[in-house]
Amino acid sequence: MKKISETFNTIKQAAEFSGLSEDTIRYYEKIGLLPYADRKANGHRTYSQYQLEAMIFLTRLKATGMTLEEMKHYRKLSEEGPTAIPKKIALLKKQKERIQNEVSRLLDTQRIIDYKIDHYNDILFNPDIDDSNCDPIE
Amino acid sequence: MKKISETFNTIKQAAEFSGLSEDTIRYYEKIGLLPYADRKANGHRTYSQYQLEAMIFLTRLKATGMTLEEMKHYRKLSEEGPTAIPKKIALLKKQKERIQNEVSRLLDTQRIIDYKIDHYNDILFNPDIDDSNCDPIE
DNA sequence: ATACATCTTGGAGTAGACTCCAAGTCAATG
DNA sequence: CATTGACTTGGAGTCTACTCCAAGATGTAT
Repeated sequence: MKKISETFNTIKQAAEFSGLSEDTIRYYEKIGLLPYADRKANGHRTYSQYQLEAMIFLTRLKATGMTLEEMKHYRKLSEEGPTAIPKKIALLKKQKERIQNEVSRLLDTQRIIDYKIDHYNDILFNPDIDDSNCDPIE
Repeated sequence: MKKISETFNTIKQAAEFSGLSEDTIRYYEKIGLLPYADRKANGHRTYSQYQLEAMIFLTRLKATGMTLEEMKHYRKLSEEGPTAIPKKIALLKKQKERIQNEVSRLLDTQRIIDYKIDHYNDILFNPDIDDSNCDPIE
């Protein structure tokens, strides 16, 4: 039932695939955010498809505002095996909530921007309006 | 037609209202992101309601991922007066688009998290599943 | 008058997340 | 066999956005 990918990639390919830079990948390994990568005979890193997906997942978590420390914590739980699954679920739910808040805030801001755009358009097409003191960022 | 607020606030109150720290407010003034604040006779800064709103607007722009430099640029346009309004509209639209992308990405990530939560729940309530190699963040 | 709080200034220090570099290894190509 | 290119390492440097500090001025309460 195991599915282990047989294609192995260089750090360059990993960078291309994940969107991380080679330096960043090495850096993540250095700080323990990515596991120590297997090396070829000559010492070069190799990555399986499976590890590439882990990188993608990391970039996604990061995109939600998770810090590297938090991601490390998550990874640590993964190492604990199945007993840590409830903790991981809790963490994921917390993160989901954070994203929800973030989205709300963004939509909120978008509304404010819309309001401002409208407002500026009013000024442009209706030069009578004098509100030189109404725009809270002059 | 002008509406100028008559209540003036200390930096402490400005911090409370805006959510920025006092240090951050001074810092923003120092780098030219906030205009040089009026001082009382003793040199202490004062802020009108109107300036407080400007701070709130800044925090909102910041929350959308704008850098301080970009916000400075926006403020500079405001100083140019009405002729810069089209530029400001363009900037706001660009930022709105960025927010839209950000929201899409977040919702995307939320879906991935949901998928993962489901997946872990499956494992918890269905211990037969062996996927020790299927979770791309071991 | 003395203590305390609240502010001022310039400048130094910090945290997080990279990003770059020098010196070296190894494999393939001309 | 010399060069080129892709990689390795440890460590230093950079950027952003704060955050903290020391020394000093002023205002208010006891």
